[in-house]
Amino acid sequence: MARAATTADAFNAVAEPRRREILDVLAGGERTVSELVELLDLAQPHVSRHLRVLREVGAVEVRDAGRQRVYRLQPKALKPIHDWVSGYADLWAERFGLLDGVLDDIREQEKQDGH
Amino acid sequence: MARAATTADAFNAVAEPRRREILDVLAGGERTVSELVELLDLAQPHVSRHLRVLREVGAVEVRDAGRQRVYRLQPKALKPIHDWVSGYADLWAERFGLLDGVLDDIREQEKQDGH
DNA sequence: TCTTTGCATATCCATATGGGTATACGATGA
DNA sequence: TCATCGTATACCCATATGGATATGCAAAGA
Repeated sequence: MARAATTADAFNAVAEPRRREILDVLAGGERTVSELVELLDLAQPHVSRHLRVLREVGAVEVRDAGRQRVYRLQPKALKPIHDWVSGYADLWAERFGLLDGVLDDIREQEKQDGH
Repeated sequence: MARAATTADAFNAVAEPRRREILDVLAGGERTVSELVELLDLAQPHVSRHLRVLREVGAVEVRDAGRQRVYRLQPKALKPIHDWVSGYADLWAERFGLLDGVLDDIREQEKQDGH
């Protein structure tokens, strides 16, 4: 149980940096597996497996093109993530207003200054 | 390597459903560990460990109160997630307009109808 | 000071998973 | 039909991690 029950959800799929990279590439347009392999500097089996995870959560879709398989993005699969995190965005952005942001920056600066 | 290198980032912290629950509770206000244990129906050591992960990515902060420890949310830690996913939100929401959403709904309906 | 309370940590176990490598399989072309 | 190409899958290994349980430790109270 390296991850609790719902291991096949969008949150988990996206927790893997490589898979975010794949999605980022696909955001620029459809790609074949071999193109992804080349772009990501990853072994082909690994790309295929990451693509499988992304398929299982609906974040990508496939289309056959001869012996190639063309993957494309299905961004709607990421909507649950967006919906969830947006509630928190309200907390840091709108609820406290600008002053709070300034204070946060100051605290951050102090932390970086070694205190 | 159950997860690639950057295992201690916000994306990973949030991939765990239990940890999202904890954050959701804390969004309602500060809580002690024992309060979280009670609310989440989780063993105390598990809550403590999840809190630790959340602390490591800066999503929560602690304050001592006698022998209790009060945790509070630090939503800014989730900003990287929000920033990343917002780019995709544009893809499904703004770029194609309303028509696309309608078409998607139709496709979805067809899929549910068994084709 | 001794006990209790509240929490963090250590340890054990089981499992999910990422990388590496080999291989199977379908489509295309000779 | 046979060889090759493009992908997917099967293994193997190492490791991260979640749950369970036991324990350590500091703070508060008797």
